[in-house]
Amino acid sequence: MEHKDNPKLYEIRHSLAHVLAQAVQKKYPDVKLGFGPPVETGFYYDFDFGDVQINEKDLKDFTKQMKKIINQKQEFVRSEYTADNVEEAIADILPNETYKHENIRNLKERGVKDFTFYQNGPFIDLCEGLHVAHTGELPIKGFKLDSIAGAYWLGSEKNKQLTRIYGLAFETNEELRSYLERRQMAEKFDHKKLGKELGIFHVEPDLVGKGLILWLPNGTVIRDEIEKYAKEIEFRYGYKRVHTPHLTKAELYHTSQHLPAYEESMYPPMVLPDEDSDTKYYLKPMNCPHHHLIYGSQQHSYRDLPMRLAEYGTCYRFERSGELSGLIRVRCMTMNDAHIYLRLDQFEEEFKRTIQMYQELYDTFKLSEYSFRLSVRGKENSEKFKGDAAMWDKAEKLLAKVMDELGLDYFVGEGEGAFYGPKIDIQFKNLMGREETVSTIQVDFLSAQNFGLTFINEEGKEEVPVIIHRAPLSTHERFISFLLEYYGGAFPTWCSPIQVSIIPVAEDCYAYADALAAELTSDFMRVKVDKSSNSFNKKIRNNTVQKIPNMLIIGAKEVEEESVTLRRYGIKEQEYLSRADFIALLKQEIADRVMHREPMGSII
RNA sequence: GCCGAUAUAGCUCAAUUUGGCAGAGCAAUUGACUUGUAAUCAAUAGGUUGUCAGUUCGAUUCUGACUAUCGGCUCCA
Repeated sequence: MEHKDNPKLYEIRHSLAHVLAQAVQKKYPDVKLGFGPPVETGFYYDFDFGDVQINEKDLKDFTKQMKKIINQKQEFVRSEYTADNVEEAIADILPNETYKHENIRNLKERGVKDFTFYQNGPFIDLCEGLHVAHTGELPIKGFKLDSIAGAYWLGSEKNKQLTRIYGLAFETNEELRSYLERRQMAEKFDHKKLGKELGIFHVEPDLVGKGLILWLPNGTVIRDEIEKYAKEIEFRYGYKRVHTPHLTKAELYHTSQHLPAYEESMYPPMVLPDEDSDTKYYLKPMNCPHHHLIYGSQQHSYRDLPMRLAEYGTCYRFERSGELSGLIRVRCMTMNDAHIYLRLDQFEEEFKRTIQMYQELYDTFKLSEYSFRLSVRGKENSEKFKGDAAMWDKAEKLLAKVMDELGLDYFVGEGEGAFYGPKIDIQFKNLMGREETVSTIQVDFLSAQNFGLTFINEEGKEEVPVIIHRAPLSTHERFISFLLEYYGGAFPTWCSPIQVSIIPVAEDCYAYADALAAELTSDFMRVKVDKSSNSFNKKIRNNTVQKIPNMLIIGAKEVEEESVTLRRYGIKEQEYLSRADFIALLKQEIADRVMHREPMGSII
């Protein structure tokens, strides 16, 4: 969070971080301080507790102490130093705060000239501010220490891991309570919970493995419908479909430079013993190298470009155990992948077409809350990014230019690029507020070189194509996790596992209901007749809880008049229409992929 | 992988504080009821309390290790 967003709240959160640090110091005087900034929902402070282990019981003690400090109305006093005298000052004021010392050195290296300290009560911290006037201004019922987590110093795994204490903080108790309520609500619509309730997916860690999803019949319907839609739209946009194996020899990934760069994200190889040397096979972590070989298998004229190769390709990545999360991060994923091989002068137009296709897809799914991230090289660990600097400059500028021309707002994500080039990532937030990349478009000047890919230009000479990697619908796994949450499990008719549930009022309506079901089935609609011995009310309830988009009530009247009463999920008004009209209506609705309800979006 | 929390029936949760035969609702099964817009009644079944050790006459409860899940860090679609 930044000061300009909401100065008062920023100061409250920032000051609470200092109060937390003071409370922690009171109980553990030897603790060393890291950073303690305000964030989206409150604040955190990083501590080095040495050998002491902190648990949630400590949070209660810290909270009590924080309240005491607030009641003491300690004044925040600012003192200023320059780059010349700050190190002397801190050696005197905070002799043991080694992380603060390191921070000052880093800031000076970056050219920072002015340094400030803030003191309240016995606590003093290097900090640029700003703060409330005194601790009495802090909302004693507006904050709550939330959780403990490990966090690496300066965000690097190579550094020591500090203990981070997260606090929630708002201006009033009402706002805090409302946030907690929203969080509870979000838990209700968590895709893992809905996935279980609606029979979408299942995981069997002991027998299959963690992060390896078993898709149940209902979930598979959703996957298949999305895939069918993707194939239609890609057909219209001129894509050709390909299929590639899940396994490949190690040599492919030497050519592509995945090895050794990407090796730690890959499953270890299968080794086939051979007389001279062993042959190693890897499960593919990406589809691109295979597609490049397909492009390279034939000679191409400049007239053939852009060439668009698409595959819903299944990939395997050995994500570290702590990184796995429901369907959002898995170890086996099926990607809405395609690679576009084109001439540089075609880039702008093709990029625009691609964005246009993304928007068409998002409109269908009614996804509107996302942001574009231009993901570029990072200054740090530059060894991660392959290829020369000139190439990266060119690619990064090209993406920025096209985004500007399209008038699309974006923010820059340093160090977020792929190893072979920069990309536009499309970021969504899940219900719990966690941001994830869903779609991506990447520019790649490197792979065509690595694979020796060419086309013959107007002058009859070989030229190297540019490659766009794109995945608008992400992976089935991640995309469906977002749909589940955004829709609260209630899918539109076209991709709903069961599209129509027929509820006969009495047994003498069964024949009509069965005939209707048979007719719908012959039109490829997914339909069931609820013949359970439940009461009518219970049937309504069961089918509603299962979030079935269309319920048909069939009683004596409907049988007699060859009609149906349509009750749609989440819509109060029922429709009474003829059987023929209903079938026509629903067929059209499915064909057009109509969505009646607005998705929730992120609620935190 | 690291930090913290959690693990009881298919699901949601009790009991364990002080070690002594593990309990409810929903779901399931069976029977009765055939119902006009969100829970009909009754009966039955369902558990090596995540796994493996240790302490103990006795462990679901105490100790330790492991595994998995959740929230973070790092990594990423």
